[in-house]
Amino acid sequence: MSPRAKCAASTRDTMLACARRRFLEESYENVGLRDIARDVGVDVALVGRYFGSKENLFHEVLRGTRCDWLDAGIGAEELPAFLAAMVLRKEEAEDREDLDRLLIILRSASSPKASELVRTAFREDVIEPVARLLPGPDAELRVAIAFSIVTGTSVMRTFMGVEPLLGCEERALEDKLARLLKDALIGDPVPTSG
Amino acid sequence: MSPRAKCAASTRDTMLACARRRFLEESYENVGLRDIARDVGVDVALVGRYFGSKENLFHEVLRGTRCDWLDAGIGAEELPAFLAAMVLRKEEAEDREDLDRLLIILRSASSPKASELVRTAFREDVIEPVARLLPGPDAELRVAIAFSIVTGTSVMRTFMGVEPLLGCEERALEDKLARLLKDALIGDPVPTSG
DNA sequence: AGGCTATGTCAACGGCTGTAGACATAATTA
DNA sequence: TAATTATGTCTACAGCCGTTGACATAGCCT
Repeated sequence: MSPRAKCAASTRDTMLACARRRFLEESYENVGLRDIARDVGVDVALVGRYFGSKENLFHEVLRGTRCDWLDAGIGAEELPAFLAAMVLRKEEAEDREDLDRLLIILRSASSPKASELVRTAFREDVIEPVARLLPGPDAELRVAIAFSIVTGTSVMRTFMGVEPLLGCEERALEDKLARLLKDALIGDPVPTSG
Repeated sequence: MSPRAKCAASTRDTMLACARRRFLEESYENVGLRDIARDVGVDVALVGRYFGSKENLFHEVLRGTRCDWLDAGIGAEELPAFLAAMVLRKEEAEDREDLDRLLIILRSASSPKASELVRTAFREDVIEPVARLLPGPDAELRVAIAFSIVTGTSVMRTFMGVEPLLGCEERALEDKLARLLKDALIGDPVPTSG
């Protein structure tokens, strides 16, 4: 409790924060432990010692902040607009954490060492909690389709920098996304238009 | 013209094919030149010699097969159903090439060395040709939104292995995707529901 | 003060990567 | 047959990576 000149828990938290920022901008392989250590101002060996392995550090980053879909008290009705706003979040948005975790997951989706972790994180932290907000037996399928839209738009904007999605009128894009998400989440699962 | 016992152009093509298959399943960094060389049954130095650098090999893989959106004679009306079918392609589909190129692009979207290449490839090979099939001034924006759906669904299915998207009734998913894509491509850009 | 523990640094290892140059062999050509 | 070119192999080099063990220093406790 009495704070040492340098508190281990504090630097460990700093490591987690810096690692989080790195994993948000680069994929698992492209983030080096030396990069994180340099951000913290510390030797590489220390991060290795505190977290055992890079894989475990990534695991703790993923599990660090829990999702608060349910804490926010979102209902099925508000979900489309909420997700659309999350995708187009301005900086300093209060739901930054949720999109950040999704982006971290997506960044390392193709990393063999991390693929197992990101898959379960996505399922347990995103699909299942959100599906619990929806009625119906195929809630998970509809949520998966909705998050395909969220994921795709985020990838296009953040990773690929597709210009028409970045430079367009944000309000129009947000409305369009909300409409698509509403159709994905609430619309009939099978059109049967014939 | 007279074929040597071992034709250089032939092995070069084999290298391209093997590289293509590798880049389809792993990201840029996770594909080693030695992996490709082993697939071909050849030494690493040879692929280095034929293609100069790994980055150039990746470039040639991306530019290898041109997209044939226009050759297929797809019209704006058929585009939603066509894209939905492409996402859910069965093996041996004839439009395998187009989805493959998209998946290669997405695999390496977060690879610093390849990000520049994949961005321009996505813009020039996907967004722009498809946008040319659509009327209206904001065609590129609508195409970008539509390909957010295509991209997201492909990432969910191929990279993340999200189960409800893989094990569900394919016909229902295809119809739902087609409906979403139609709304994204042809629906009003701005709802203005008030 | 003296011992002890927490906190962190330093040096190095083995492994893998892309790349480059020297070398070997087979096929063509003069 | 002799020379030359095409095709491919072998060796090796820096560089980065995650990981490990030995060492240093500062703070706490008795």
